[in-house]
Amino acid sequence: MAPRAAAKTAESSDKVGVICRALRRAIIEQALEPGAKLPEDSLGERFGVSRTIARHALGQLAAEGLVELRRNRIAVVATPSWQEARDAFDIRIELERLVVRQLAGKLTKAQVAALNAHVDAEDSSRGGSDAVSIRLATEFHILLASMTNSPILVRYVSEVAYRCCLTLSLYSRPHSSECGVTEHRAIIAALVKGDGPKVMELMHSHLDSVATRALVAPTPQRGRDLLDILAPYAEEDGADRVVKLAKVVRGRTR
Amino acid sequence: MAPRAAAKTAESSDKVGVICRALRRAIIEQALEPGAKLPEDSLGERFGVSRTIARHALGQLAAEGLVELRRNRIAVVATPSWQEARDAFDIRIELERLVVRQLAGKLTKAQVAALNAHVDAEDSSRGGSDAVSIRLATEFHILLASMTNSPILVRYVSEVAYRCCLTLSLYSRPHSSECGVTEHRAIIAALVKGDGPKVMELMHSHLDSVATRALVAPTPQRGRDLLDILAPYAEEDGADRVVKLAKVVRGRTR
DNA sequence: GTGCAACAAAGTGCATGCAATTGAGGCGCT
DNA sequence: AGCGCCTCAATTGCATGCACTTTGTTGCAC
Repeated sequence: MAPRAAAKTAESSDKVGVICRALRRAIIEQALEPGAKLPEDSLGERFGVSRTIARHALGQLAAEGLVELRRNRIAVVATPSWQEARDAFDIRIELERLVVRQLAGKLTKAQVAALNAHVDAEDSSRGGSDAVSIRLATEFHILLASMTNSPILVRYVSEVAYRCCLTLSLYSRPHSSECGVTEHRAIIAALVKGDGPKVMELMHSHLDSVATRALVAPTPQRGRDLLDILAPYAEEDGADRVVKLAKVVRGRTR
Repeated sequence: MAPRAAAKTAESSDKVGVICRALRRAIIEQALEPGAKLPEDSLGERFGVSRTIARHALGQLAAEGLVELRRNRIAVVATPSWQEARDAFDIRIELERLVVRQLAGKLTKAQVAALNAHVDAEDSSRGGSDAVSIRLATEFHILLASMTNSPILVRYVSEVAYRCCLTLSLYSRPHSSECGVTEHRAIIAALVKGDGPKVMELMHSHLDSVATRALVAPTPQRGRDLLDILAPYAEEDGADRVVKLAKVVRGRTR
């Protein structure tokens, strides 16, 4: 994979791209938890650029759904609702089914080798931190997508995979061995064999199991997103009452 | 459709959002053809903002794949390759199948009414310009997606639909009645009936027919993208020769 | 007439500055 | 102590300015 299609669509001038990539990694490795503040100045200072650039990067990340931009407020790492998490996984399943459908029986030797190497890396990182293994598992799926040679598909799969990663860090507590490495191997095997329907089914059940294993129940109460929990009560008679409520909650959670 | 989820993820501060929406519309209505230049100054002047904002808007649009950003060069409306167009349609088919799967049998009276109203509007615009009917057809699909209440799905369907619109303006010459209104009506009927598999099949064939009807053959020669046509010849002994060629072509086409 | 090189115009890349808005701490009042 | 208010620091929103890159053009040599 030559670094040819480097910065084609977005991530224009590199500086922005560097910041985007760095933040993405930090987010999916949970170095930045959902809700973490991302002030433009700090970012700029940290990466040696001006606020303008940091701002631009935040804009891109917001377009990808990884950060949330609120007018006149500090940007934060996105905090998707449980429903959004489930939606993201549903979309991801469809997209990745498409990926493996296109790929079944069409992988070159080199591609298979690359995939195996990646899974090996996943295997050998089992002792390491959860963060790294989650990232590697996600990157396996992105690597797969990149083999379709469809930039659009790669972009969508990447985005939605990152989003799922993010939600995993929110809604799954004891996330040991999220993404079964054995399932990855099975997928590779089926791809090589060229059994399209089989590999689509494999991918489907793989992702679905990750989703259902991780996204345990709608979490009726359980700390954190009190604001989101209260959101449904907002609809009835105007927002002001909820704003007040929100203030109270805010004060209590801190 | 209450304007509730106005500017949540991106399109932050409105001014940027306004420009984005305006440009999107201009692009899908083919007021701006693929390859059209989008200088930051002109945009800023036209919309009464500074280059900074125009630039930001271009960044967002680039992230959506509607415009192409090249370092130190004027941004242009994207010119997707034929393959990219086909890829976009493939993705779109999967996403919209998901949409109707989620929607089958779950539409409220009001939603059905809204859909019918929209299709009526499509019908009554048959005499008008192609641009408007193409836009309306696209918006039907987006309207459908928005009824899933899944912001992520809405975003992806919108994006990919816009992209498809863009490619339609590139690769389909005599585009009369692209998106069969009768097919839209059939989809609504099947949705109301709650026949999931049926409506998925309908949507699939609907989009597929649009794609195959529009994306006629890989267009071996046929004007326009001379540079892209020449691209394959570049690989052999370095880029410089092609750069020269490009210059020649450039000079001749103008 | 053709090719080439230097120049001028236009446009982007980025930083900085100023106005506007928000959140928080401090203050007095009850 | 608890509650509300007010002021101020922190932070974003946006425009402008300067440096650098690209592009089109003019002039010169062959």
